[in-house]
Amino acid sequence: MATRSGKPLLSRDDWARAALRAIERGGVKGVAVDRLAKEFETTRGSFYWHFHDRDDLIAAALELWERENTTDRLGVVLSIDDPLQRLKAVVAEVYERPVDEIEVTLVSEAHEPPVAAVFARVTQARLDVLRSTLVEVGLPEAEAERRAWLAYALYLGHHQLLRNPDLAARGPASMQFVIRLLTSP
Amino acid sequence: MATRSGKPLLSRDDWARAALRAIERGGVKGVAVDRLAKEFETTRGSFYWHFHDRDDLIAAALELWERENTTDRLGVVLSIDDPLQRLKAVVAEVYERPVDEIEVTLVSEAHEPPVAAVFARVTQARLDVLRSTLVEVGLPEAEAERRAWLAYALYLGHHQLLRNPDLAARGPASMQFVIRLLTSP
DNA sequence: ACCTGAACACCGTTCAAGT
DNA sequence: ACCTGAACACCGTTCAAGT
Repeated sequence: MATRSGKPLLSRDDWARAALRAIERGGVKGVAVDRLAKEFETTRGSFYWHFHDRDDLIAAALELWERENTTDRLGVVLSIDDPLQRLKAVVAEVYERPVDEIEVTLVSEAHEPPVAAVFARVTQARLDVLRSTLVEVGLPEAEAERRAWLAYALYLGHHQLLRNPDLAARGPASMQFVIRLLTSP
Repeated sequence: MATRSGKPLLSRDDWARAALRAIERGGVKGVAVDRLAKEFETTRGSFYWHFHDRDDLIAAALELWERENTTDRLGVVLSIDDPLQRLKAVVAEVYERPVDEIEVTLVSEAHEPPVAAVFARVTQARLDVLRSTLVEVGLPEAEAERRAWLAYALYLGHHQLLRNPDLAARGPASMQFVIRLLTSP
């Protein structure tokens, strides 16, 4: 019953994983249904049995990353008991971790329609971790929320500046400064 | 000698202005040589007499904006004598000004190759204004540079968060807080 | 259930040929 | 100097037809 003589049938997941690799290499704009179909030695038409359109594919790819990546990473950080240590770990993640290519896409192409939803969910989760940690450190709820937003905006802008070679030379702001900013009364 | 019977000859500038309007409406990805040619009732081929390629067109469009916009705006701010007042004016520009569509493109598509150069120049100019103002306010040079970077990263991230409807609800950080952050000893 | 093949529209780029 | 027209490649999307 397989029409792909000799080749295995393709699932939605196969396409999504191939798209995720394409995003890794060239961002969202590097995802071309046509090229993926050629790689699979199949037709573009067959793609449209599995997905409604290209945006659908990109969303599926990023959700794959979201499931396998974000939740796990946050879990590790959350397992730290002392809230101040946890806060330092969060900030260190941002300033020291070698940068994940998908993360870069998520930040720098966050405005692309198929990326926006995943970006929002990941960001909400991270803001929540920041806020609750700041509350444990001793800040009132409202102030914690405000500083979490501040810290996350800082993270986003920091990485955007660093991505531009002409600007990277002027940065970055030191990590200690950010910690002080977050925890000062 | 005009081959465009009845129609005026097109200049590089005509194309660049049309492209700038297209960016205003739909960002960099909204610029299509094909569509512009149709609007001008000419052929795509004629476009390539004026420009090397599409990126060339986009760069020209943004440079138009850069000349007519950035330098002027910075000039107004720089004319304020008192450095603390000037600093407040700069921050107010960011947090209160109705958002210019081209500015949004500059920030959210800063990583697109034809945008990167303009983004870098505009950012350098703004960082310089911030730093020199902070020095006048009384900070040492190195600390001023660090805080200028911090403030600008904050600006970029702030706007990126605000652009996402799901996230806009949680912000924004108050302007007073940022001023305090910049000027505290 | 899953795929093929052909069609259509849209777009970037090149280039010989026109005026 | 500036433009036309045709060609080519690449891509997204649809859909009737196949197995």
